Amino acid sequence: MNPQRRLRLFATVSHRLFRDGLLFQILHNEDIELVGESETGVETLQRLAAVRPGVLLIEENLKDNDGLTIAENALSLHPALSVLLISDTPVNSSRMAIYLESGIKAVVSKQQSIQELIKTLFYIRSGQVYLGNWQSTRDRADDALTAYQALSGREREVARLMSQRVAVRDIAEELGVSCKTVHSYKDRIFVKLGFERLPELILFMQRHHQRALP
Amino acid sequence: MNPQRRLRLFATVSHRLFRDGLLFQILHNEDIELVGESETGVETLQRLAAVRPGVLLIEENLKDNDGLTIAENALSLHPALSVLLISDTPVNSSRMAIYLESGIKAVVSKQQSIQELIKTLFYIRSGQVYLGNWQSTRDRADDALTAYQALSGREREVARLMSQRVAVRDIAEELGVSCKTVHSYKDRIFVKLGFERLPELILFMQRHHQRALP
DNA sequence: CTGCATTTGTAGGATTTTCCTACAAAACGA
DNA sequence: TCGTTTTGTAGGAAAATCCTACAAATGCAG
Repeated sequence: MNPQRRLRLFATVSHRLFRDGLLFQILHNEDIELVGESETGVETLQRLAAVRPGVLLIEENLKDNDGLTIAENALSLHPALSVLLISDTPVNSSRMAIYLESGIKAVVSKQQSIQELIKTLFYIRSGQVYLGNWQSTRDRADDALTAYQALSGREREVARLMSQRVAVRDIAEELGVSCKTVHSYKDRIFVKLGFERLPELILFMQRHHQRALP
Repeated sequence: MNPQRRLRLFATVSHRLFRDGLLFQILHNEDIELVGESETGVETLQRLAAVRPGVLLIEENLKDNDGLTIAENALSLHPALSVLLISDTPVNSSRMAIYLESGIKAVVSKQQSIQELIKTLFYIRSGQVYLGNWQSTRDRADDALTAYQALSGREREVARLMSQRVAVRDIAEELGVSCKTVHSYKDRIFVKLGFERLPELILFMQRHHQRALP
């Protein structure tokens, strides 16, 4: 991606604690440039013109306003803006129709993963509408299970040890292979699961483990 | 920290999107072990006995229940548990008194930073009560400004370039110093600001810049 | 059931990053 | 003005990341 094509993001999320968590993850992505953030609808509208984002990520329920209303206002001023709305609950198709009507490009619910959110940001960045991933929580759990099953024996072993924060050199010793090999497993695991950093794997393994027990 | 002293964390946060964001950050910390998570109060109470966390991180407003009530229940069953409540709004001293009354060890608001939350987790992990950081948002903005001013000229330059994702070797070239030197600046910047990863710096610089303009 | 394609186990090399240490010159504080 | 910090600079060791490679095992299609 050349620098011109960097996704210019503006994020409107009420609570700093959560906004930071989201942004820290999002900003690991080199192709995303944060051009502004805000906690309220009014401030968002005020600042859009100055920073000219390509994508607006906005929570549905803001302290001062309805995110949808703000999005509509923003769109009337900046028609080229792609808006991704974060809704409190999963969307059904009739709600979705209303959203699309207002010019919103996609919706993610607060029950989805950050990875899905980021994927969606990219889908809509060039103005495409994105109606993806309305699967139920159950389906997503199955996805995770499937992903786990895609790991080979050795990979699972390494994933398990890594998620317990065993150091690479100790894993290598434990399995009787070289550190290089362990790194190779690590790379493959991360590619297969679409992860980039250890905490993602830890959380994944924790969840998988939890589901595997009962 | 020896493994025995790892902070065993259980996290109850309603929305996966935000829970993941928080946990990804929290789990960068080697001394924290996630032993369980949940979205609801009832499930939390059900699972505590099995996983025996040392610290319970719980949102005040859950879908099914009041986090405070759940915390009280949890504490009556597991008196050694340290509870950190995430409140929607900043706490004042009278609210704080009520919380302490129920045996909660600390409260953070959703306007605070993740770093403050993590610091608080450690403060309370051995059963200490923690009544810190009730500063207003304004004060915290000042903190950030002060932190920025603590950077030396060279450090600011490097911080600026890094936050624009300029590669270390290009920064080195730009400043006419060796990569090693740039790494040294990076290290110092991160130590001074208490950061661990680039996204934190990017967000910090973005905010600083924003504040610096008007 | 057999031959081609993919996955798995294994690891090396190049480059970068991290972590720690060092040290002289400048700035600061008492 | 003299000792203490801070700043600018960088080196070494160890680890991580990003590629590439390749033989053996597995799996699938005809």
